[in-house]
Amino acid sequence: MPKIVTRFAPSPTGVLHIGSVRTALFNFLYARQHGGTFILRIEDTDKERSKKEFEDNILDGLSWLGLKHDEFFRQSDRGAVYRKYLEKLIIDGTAYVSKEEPVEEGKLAEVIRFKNPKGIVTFRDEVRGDISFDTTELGDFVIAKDLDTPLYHFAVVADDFEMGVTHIIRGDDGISNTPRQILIQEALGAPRPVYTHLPMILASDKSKLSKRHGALAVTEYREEGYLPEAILNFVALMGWNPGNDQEVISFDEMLKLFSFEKIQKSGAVFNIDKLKWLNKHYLKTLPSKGVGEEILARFPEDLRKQAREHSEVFAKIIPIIMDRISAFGEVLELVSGGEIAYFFVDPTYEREALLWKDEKNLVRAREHLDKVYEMLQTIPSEDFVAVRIKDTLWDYATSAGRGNVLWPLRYALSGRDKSPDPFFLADILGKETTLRRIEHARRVLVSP
RNA sequence: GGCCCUAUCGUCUAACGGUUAGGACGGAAGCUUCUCAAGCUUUAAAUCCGGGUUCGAUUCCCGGUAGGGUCACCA
Repeated sequence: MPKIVTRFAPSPTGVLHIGSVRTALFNFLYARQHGGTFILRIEDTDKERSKKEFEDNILDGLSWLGLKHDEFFRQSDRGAVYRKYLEKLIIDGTAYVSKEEPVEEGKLAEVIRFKNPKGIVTFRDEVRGDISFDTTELGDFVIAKDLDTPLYHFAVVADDFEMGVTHIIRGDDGISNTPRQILIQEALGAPRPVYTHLPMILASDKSKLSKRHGALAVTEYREEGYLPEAILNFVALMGWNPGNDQEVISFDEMLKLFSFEKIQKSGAVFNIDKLKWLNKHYLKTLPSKGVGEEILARFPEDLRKQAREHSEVFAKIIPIIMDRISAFGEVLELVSGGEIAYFFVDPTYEREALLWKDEKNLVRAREHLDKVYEMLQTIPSEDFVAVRIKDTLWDYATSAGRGNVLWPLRYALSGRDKSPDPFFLADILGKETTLRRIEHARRVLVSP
């Protein structure tokens, strides 16, 4: 049995996006699964459009995701190979130097064309079955500008042959390209690899995913605080399924379960909500110590300083932050909305905000706060924890009306319509701060 | 336009001739200490249309329709 060789062959004319990630993943998975080789090949034969920064972005993204290649090639380094095969085709008579009438600016007077045998080409695609094309209409297509500047189709075929690629897994926009590549292959005497064309990943309007339509570089997802596990899990589920209802799939499980048979035929719309959901899931599996630094890194400067000063408070609020975000990038939004600042700085608010729903009675609200204050005072500082606080206040709150008691208390502590529950807040704030804030709210209620 | 590919809830998908058409995201409702988040429970929601084949079609065949891909001296 020949060794399995797959390749991911991006052109460095754009960043590594979600669609390419999935292609890379499937190539990687298939190679690993069969003890084969996964090749990364940079297809930069177009010198005009290829950019080093894009190549760097692709390499960066792939390594972040853990899709490590076994071999690396860059087409611009392989001129000799293409020249060798080009010369062979010309000698064989399956390609020829063609004199051209340059009708357009920039067109050459001489190019190398493939001598098209013009017949029906049928190939098997692992997801779609047999596909046939009449190659007549392709004509004698150009395969190189000259011996030293091969074009895409030729370079691909020459490389796949040289590198012993056994399986070509790529996007289904490659389907129409396959017949002409097979023609070149046959002229070269190269074996035909197994073709697997993946359905496209689409934008929400079902158009091809593009920068316009929210296609981000994976490196941007990294910046937004998404986890590699989530990205990989997510892209794997677009156009593939494990054969059961499982949605959360670890890398190891993917390695076990991946197969061409379970690849979908039709395009898949990119669904950011599902990505967020998956990411949130993986976020929860993170060990808590590393998480704190990630969060801190997303804090604005002043808040970061406060958090460092009150490190024990910060440690306690990590879980409430984690419950409220689906990616670390949302931390900034959360805290700049004021969600966190009140843990460190006493809040300010309007008097009316302290009143629960249709409660109009300032005096009664103040009485509730007085009572709460009184009861909390009886708890020793060292026992000032959520369960104890709740036990202390619960019966009173229940008899007086929970909303009437708990809302003003919670508001006094947070200064916000939305926040974690008051027992938890009091616990984190500590006895001293809690009492001070209640006292402050009391004064707000009675002041003119 | 030619050629090629595709078609199940809004979205990702399961059901490889016989299911009350299943799951997930999102939505709605409810529960869980007042609000929020998280969690849990419940719920609405789909086989593109028309012909065949068959005792029986989401599934097989044909035709429409719709969407996508591709037709470079780009990749």
